Amino acid sequence: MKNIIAHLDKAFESRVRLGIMSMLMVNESVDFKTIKETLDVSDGNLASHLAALEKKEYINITKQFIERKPNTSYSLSPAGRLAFKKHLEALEALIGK
Amino acid sequence: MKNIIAHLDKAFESRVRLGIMSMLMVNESVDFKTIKETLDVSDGNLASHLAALEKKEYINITKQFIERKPNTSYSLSPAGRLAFKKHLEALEALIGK
DNA sequence: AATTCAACTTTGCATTACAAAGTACTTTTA
DNA sequence: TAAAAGTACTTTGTAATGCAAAGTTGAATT
Repeated sequence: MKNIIAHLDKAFESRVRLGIMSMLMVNESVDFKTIKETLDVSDGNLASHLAALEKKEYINITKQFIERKPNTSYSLSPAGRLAFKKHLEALEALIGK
Repeated sequence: MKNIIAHLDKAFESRVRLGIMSMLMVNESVDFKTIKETLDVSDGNLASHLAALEKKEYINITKQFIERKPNTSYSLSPAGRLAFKKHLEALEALIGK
């Protein structure tokens, strides 16, 4: 039993980022407002977590207008999906044994 | 899909505390040195994480001498075991759906 | 022209994580 | 018996993080 937490990704330590990634795992894309309301966080806080995930290139951002209102939606990048899968596997390895 | 991260326990957000709790879930008791080496953290850092878990009354501490050396070992309190179980259930709910 | 809305960015503060150094107690070694 | 070593801390200091609140931007509505 050595180095059992080394494979946990620091990017997914926070509850908010865990929530974002989970939403994006099961939805092709989710918009800012939906994430904000689902996780019940302030918009500034959410923006900073999204920025952190974007910086790591774990998510893609699409800005457009829907019904003449700005709408920003997010989706997982392949790297993000992989990283999150690895993180979940590390979590399982940690607690399932 | 509402408030999906509300049931995650803040006490278990950090990798180190997640590691500590996991070790204690599968071992009746684990001593300081073993935790330190398994998680590869500095002793000061580990001590502070353990203190945080102790403050929440999630773990019990037993100090004794083994082979004439000081030995501090840790075990889960019932509350700690319950809280961690709830946390894991919340995690599963988050990612398994 | 003023207001509203979405999605930020900035600011500022409080908390946290961490390493490194220092401490206390005991045992071992010289 | 004095010095060194080992365990488990505690203290100190710093850098990173989390967060709310307020400010910003650009387009749409009134």
